[in-house]
Amino acid sequence: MAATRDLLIDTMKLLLWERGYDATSPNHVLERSGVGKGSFYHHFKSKKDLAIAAMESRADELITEFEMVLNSTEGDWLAKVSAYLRLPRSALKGCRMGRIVQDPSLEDELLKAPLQRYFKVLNQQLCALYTQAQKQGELNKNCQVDNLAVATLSMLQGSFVLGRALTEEQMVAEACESFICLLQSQKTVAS
Amino acid sequence: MAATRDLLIDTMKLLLWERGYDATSPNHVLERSGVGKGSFYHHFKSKKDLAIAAMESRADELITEFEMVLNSTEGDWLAKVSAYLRLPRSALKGCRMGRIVQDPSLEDELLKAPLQRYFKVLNQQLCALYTQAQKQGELNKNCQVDNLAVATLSMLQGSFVLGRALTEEQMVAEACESFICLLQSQKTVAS
DNA sequence: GTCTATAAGGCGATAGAC
DNA sequence: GTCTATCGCCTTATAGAC
Repeated sequence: MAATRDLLIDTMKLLLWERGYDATSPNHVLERSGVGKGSFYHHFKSKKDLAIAAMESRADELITEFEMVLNSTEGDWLAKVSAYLRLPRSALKGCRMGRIVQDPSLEDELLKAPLQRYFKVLNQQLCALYTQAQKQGELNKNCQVDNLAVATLSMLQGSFVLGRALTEEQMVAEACESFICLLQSQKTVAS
Repeated sequence: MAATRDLLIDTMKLLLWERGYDATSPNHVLERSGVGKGSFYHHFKSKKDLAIAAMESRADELITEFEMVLNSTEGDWLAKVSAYLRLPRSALKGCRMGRIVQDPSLEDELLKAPLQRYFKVLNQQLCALYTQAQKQGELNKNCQVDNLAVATLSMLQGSFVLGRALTEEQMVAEACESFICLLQSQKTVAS
């Protein structure tokens, strides 16, 4: 049915990952997808309109991935978080969502909404995980769980920044392993 | 002497911080500085040329700031790192260097060089600090100091990403406090 | 739904006068 | 050193035929 529309969305998702929002033009999307200009503006009223659809789709995809990993990993809170942090990632390609956050156009509330939703959901789920672990006596009582959640997500996002700046594909993995090691020191045994 | 040249560099530093590289046009620099187009291309042969000069200046400035804080802070390694992480920062404005790393043009080696130098220097100094602390028995022997250094810088950079995505000015401070708390658990007492 | 032609405006840069 | 005028190219669309 909506084959062309979906093709445009998928192509935009790819280009947002590769080049961000501001540097991606409708023409880029047309070249990459093979769709014509007339079709583009038939299905979407603007570049921004398509980008929002693409970002919503990407947010859904990444949130699902996140939840799948947390739910399917056997073990305690640390095993779950470690499994998420250890998912294969390319430092040079960057985070499929976080990559575009600095584009000037992202100050637009409509464009920022999917990004905001993505990080909000991940943060809430991490908070929930840490909170429950703390209740069960498996996580140090002195930890502020909400701050620990933002620190976790920040470390992951920032490792993409360093990886790109230093052109080091292994940066994400290295930073994550170190952080997992730090988390380990917060593990406690239920009494 | 080089008043106009310096004015252009300072203006570019400001605009790189506000809008990044790709989204900043020579015209923006001219409007903001009051300098004319003729002067611009007299002092610099291209936008890229000016941007490199601006980024080198910014790198020097931030490296100096970093070293000053580490050297002037009394106490052990944790006190020094904490003092750096607690410097006043605006999550919404972003890191004055890290902010531009995702711009597509930054794949250009010449443009990336100052950014690369900046993170390389900070990383090395942090490594040196952690290494010495470990030798003196003040930091957990199990810590991989080089990974801990990149994790530290990653967490700081990523907190800007989350702060901008969630429009939360306090994000940097929250993530940093949590990370400092994690670092504290790695503190050991010299025997 | 998709095509091609066209538009107004910004981009990075250059030319040549003063 | 600084000014204004101009350039060719790219951008984000819109118009109107098929």
